[in-house]
Amino acid sequence: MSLKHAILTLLETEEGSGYDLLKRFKARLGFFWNASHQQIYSQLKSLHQDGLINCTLEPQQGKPDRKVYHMTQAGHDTLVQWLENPVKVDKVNDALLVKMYAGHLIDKPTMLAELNAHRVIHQRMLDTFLALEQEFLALSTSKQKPFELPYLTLRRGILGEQAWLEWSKEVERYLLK
Amino acid sequence: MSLKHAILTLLETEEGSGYDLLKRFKARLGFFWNASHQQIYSQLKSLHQDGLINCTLEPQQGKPDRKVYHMTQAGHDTLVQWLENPVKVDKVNDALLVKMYAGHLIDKPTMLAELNAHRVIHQRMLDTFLALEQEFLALSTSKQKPFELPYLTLRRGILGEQAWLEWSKEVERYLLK
DNA sequence: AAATCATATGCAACTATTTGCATATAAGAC
DNA sequence: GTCTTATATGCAAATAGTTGCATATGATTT
Repeated sequence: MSLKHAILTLLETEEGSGYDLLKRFKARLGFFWNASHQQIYSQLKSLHQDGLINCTLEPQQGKPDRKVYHMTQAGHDTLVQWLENPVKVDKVNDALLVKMYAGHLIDKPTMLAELNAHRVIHQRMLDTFLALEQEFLALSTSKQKPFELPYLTLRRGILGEQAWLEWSKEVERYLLK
Repeated sequence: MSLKHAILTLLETEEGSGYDLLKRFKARLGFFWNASHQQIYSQLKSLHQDGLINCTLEPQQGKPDRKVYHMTQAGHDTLVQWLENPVKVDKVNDALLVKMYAGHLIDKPTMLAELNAHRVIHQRMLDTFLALEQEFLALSTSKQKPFELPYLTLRRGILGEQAWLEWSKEVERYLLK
């Protein structure tokens, strides 16, 4: 499983509560790993039970206590071990393509409408990524250093979305033909 | 769920056994939907229970009976209804990118080795797709017609793999720097 | 005043997928 | 002769992820 390892990765550099991690997930890993708050909370519980993370309670007034998690040595070791062993190639299960494959069963306008809905989402993601890229590129070379690896993952997002949008243009050309 | 709909799509044009569907899956939907034989058999069972497909037994000698499934009207209706309603944008959960994000914890040669292992797989997939594309393009325009939609899904595979490989070159340039 | 959003956590039920096991034959490779 | 591949099916257990529900407060928006 990688959700646990993704959480350990985020906790490696900075401790945090489930809610913190949820936000960090969206901001930092959101374009190549998706996790709901339910999943994050339940995985934190399981990581805690396995002794890979610690937990301290921070009482707050008016709100539920914050449970702040931090890495243990065992957690660190587990993460490094995972990093050193190969992972599988990402599996694709794309329902839109199943639909396109069966597209002869529906009319073109319906297909086009759905394609456009997806395009809006992909375009929005690309715009977000390009904005983040500009932020990175605006930094001085020395300030870029610590963000070079995250930047490479961002590049994956950019190239991936650009390829998707290019493909959608091809499809549109065909559907409008 | 879309595995059921993917199976219905394949049965829509041609009846088949679980084993047939497994092979068709790999050959036709394999680059945008992955399913194990266990999953296919259990989904066929469930589709049958729901009355979306029928089943006839074909006795064979020396081998287990083939269970040949075919579409029912209810199955067809369910498929069309699914096609007419929007699906969600494909979710990405890519462990390699989690790893790259945490790459400061391992050495570059380890990272490079894994990247190369992935590249071999992606390159092989691209080669397969390009060969399939050549087969399609070699057909006369009239013979291409019935395969135009599957061809578009193939194009998604090609553009996606090319983008992946392009990205991997960027990463390599960084890691060798 | 009411509605929504952000903070903060979690359970329960369901659906989806993976991993390991299990069986049985025939054909072809080494 | 043994090993692998292809044919043909499936169960069981575990892990992964989704959907719906539940609670409670403070701040901002309409």
